[in-house]
Amino acid sequence: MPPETGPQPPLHRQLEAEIRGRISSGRWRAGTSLPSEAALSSEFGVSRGTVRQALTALRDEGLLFGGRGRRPIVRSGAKSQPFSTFLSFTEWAHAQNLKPGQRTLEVARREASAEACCALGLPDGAQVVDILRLRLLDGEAAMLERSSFALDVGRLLFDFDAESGSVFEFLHERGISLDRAHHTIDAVAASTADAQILGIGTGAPLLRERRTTYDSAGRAVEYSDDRYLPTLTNFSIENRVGRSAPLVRQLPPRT
Amino acid sequence: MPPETGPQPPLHRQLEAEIRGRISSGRWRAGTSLPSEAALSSEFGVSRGTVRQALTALRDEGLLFGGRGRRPIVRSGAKSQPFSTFLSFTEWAHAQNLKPGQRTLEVARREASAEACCALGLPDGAQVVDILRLRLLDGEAAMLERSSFALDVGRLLFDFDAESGSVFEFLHERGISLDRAHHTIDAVAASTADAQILGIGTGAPLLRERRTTYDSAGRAVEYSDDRYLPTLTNFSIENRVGRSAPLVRQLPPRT
DNA sequence: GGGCATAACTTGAGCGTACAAGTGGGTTGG
DNA sequence: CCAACCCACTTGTACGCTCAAGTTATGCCC
Repeated sequence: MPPETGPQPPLHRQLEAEIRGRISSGRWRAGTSLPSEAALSSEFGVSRGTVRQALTALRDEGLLFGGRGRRPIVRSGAKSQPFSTFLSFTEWAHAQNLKPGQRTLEVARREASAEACCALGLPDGAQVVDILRLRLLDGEAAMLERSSFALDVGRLLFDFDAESGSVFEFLHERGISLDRAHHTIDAVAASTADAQILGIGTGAPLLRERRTTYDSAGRAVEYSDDRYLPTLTNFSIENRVGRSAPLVRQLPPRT
Repeated sequence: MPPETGPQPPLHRQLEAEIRGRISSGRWRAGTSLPSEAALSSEFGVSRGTVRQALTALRDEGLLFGGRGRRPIVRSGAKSQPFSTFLSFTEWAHAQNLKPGQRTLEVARREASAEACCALGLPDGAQVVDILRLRLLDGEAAMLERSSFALDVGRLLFDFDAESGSVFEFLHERGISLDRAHHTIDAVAASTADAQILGIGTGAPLLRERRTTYDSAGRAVEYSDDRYLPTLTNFSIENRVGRSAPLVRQLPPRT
């Protein structure tokens, strides 16, 4: 018996993965048209509505384009990007054929920073578990991660094998299911501490991603301040007119 | 007769706008549940499928959350963000209750830069129309925009009233319909030129958004390098597990 | 009054249909 | 030979239905 496959993902998601695979494997080359929705529907034995759900997701990612009356076309120069930002650094690195690495510099229980308090919805002076990790790509420093976990979740992390696997996977195995996350992206100058750890000059530009992660009940569980070397990582998004894109440009809150 | 309303947007988009309005107007407050899909469906006189399309879009934006069996809940602290990144700087500023401004520093026809050539799919040494604009928010410098337009489109821009309205609107009125755009976000240090125009120090961190815009035929029309003051603007995205988010983390191409 | 099973309600997933709108190819007529 | 036309095909939108899975409220029993 296979090791507990778990529940199958819904059909439209399976189809989405299958199509992604055919594109990245070169079976459906860039610039060429896909079979029509009707053809896909009969090939996979699902309804057109389900096919459309899968195609819509791929269209939103920019892998496919084309309009009414035209068959969907594989976007030229589109290297299939089969993952979401929500995936852990570890998984992401593997998908890019890079060897992820990490050095956990600190795991500490302490009073939450003002930012973390606000993001996690905790009262002033509440305790959290802070983790400071340096992330590597092929042995090179790529990102500095400062996470704060709510106390009940963070407590588990003292048992976390810091050198392997992802925190998300670790928590999932312990029954804590993260459900959604909110990311804010901006740029900051490297602080003296940042610079020392990342091996760059103080004041060098870093790409910052601040993340608040929620569990399925809607409670904020993690707040993280990740600082990327912009030469090694950036973010990318596709959007179409009419379709409102989930990335928004915003003013930082006045402080 | 009203001044040419044009074709109505599809029903599910109208519904989406209506719901957004009710949330931002405070009629449906944060933390409270929305009416059930069935109730909405009968109130608006559309099918549940259409209601679900609208709700899904709002859920993807993070305005709503809640799972199977639970009525959708308005996310607390969610200030309705009724616009996409695709909207012009001008429209975005208005939506934020800020007075947009701009100084057009240069409109020139010249040989395309290597980056623009690559992004627009032009042969080496092809000509483009470059526009350099400083964008202001309430009179303060906020962003520096370096756009390159394909020649046939760019030609029109010499007639563009540089001090008012948006380029997108201008082009739309002339029958050029931009359809989708691809954005790459990273951080850079301000060059000497950047610093001088924006009034900051050389080497200060800037949030960079590089954008390639395509028309409905799939041809790249514009390439732009926008550099934001991170203190005045940042980007934000919401995603949920399972649902693959359209924002991806990626390695910059090796140069 | 408290605890528990159950029923009613709600969302997620999927199928089927119908028609409108746009594309593209083939045919026909000048 | 070319142009205009028409028709088949494809996607976009919208409707309806069914069932499964999860939540919530009800009401019953002890």
